Amino acid sequence: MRSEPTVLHLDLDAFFASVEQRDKPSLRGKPVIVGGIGPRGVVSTASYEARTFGVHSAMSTAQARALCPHAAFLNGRFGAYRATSRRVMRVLRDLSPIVEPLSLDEAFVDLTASALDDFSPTALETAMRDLKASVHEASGGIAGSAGVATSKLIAKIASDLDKPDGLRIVGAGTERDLIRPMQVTVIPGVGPATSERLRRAGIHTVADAERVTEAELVRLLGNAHGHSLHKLVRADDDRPVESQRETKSVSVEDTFDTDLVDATLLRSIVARHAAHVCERLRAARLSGRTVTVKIRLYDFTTHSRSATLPAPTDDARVVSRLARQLVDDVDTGAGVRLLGVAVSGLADWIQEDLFGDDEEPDEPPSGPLPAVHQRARYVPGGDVVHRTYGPGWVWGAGLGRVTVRFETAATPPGPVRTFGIDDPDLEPARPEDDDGDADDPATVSA
DNA sequence: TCTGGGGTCCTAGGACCC
DNA sequence: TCTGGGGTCCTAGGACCC
Repeated sequence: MRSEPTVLHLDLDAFFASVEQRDKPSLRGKPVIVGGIGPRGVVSTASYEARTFGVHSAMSTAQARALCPHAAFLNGRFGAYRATSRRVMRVLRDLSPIVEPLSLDEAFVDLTASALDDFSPTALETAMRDLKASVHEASGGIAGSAGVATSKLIAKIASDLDKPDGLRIVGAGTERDLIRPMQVTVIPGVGPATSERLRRAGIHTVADAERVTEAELVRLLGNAHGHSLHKLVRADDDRPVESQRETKSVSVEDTFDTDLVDATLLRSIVARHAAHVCERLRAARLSGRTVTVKIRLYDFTTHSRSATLPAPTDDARVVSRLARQLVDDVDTGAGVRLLGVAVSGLADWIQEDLFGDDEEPDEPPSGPLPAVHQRARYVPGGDVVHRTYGPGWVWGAGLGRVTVRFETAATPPGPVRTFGIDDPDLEPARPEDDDGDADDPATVSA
């Protein structure tokens, strides 16, 4: 750990839900739940208004509906989240070149590489208030919580303490007193399985864990985890902020509304996933050697099968063919709940094709997927534009109709109108400066 | 009220090699 | 005759994070 608080952790508050409230004025101050809308969906983010009702991330959407039936349930608009995230990360990079994003809504910043040279509490407080104001402005009004401390561990814990719109600076030397009374689960990496093992050993708090020898922690949790926990509960953390982290794998997976048994359909979905993964590999100028399929069966048992090619590829035909063989290795007769395709063992170069590319169209491209497995034209929360009414968002869709609310971040709450699903005056819209790939590969729930 | 999607890292066993 | 030891790669599964 450092001798001064020079590590910043910034976490945008209820990020996905906040972006929705920014762009949908009628939802400001109301419970908003972003996540899977289908029968097997889970909550990605709940707005603070929804959290009041006990709704939280990772809860099934069905349970969230039971707790908060009047909330707005929206599919994610990842294009909008990515665009907003990029603007926030730019603000952080203006502060310091060493920024390590952890996800769209979180990043570490190494302040020793910034223009700041006074790390006293008052100086930091001023600098962080300025930063939060810049983030708020760049993001179109989204609040973030900041933690500043002598290590990543403590900065991350600190950013959580005053949420939302929080700011916490933890002075050098006070770290251990801060975390000692907390539950061990505050330590990142201590999840349900680990905390259960610790609990059975009588370890509940950080202070409890501090009293256990390193050898005992290793015995309980294994080598890597034991050693690291022994250090972390002492606030002993030297991990550097790393701005250049390489992608290790690219994957696409999909949970179906109902279990799939049709082998032909499974093969088509494997092909589609393979194509999607390869598209993303090419966009990132990557290729990979190892193809992995993930299969979750009807009973939630999950299997993976992988195989490694002699050379990296980004060719959908190659990935697709191999992925199909791997799927054939698993007995899927009783029903498949989830199917995924991943490529790992990535290289930032592509093997020259020694034999030219113009042979073997391979297997015939699989036909169009049944309607239930195609991407819906209109999903709740999605952006649309109408020829005469202008931009709006999908309030609800079904039974051949779409209901749209016409409002944007820059308008007051707007009116609601309903259209036929094939109305030629209405079409889906792409938000702002998104250059990423399509939003959630959601399936229609018939 | 049954449990998402995109990732990362770790473990353990076997193959293979020197 | 009684079987080394270590390193690396690959595979399957699991824990965890947001």
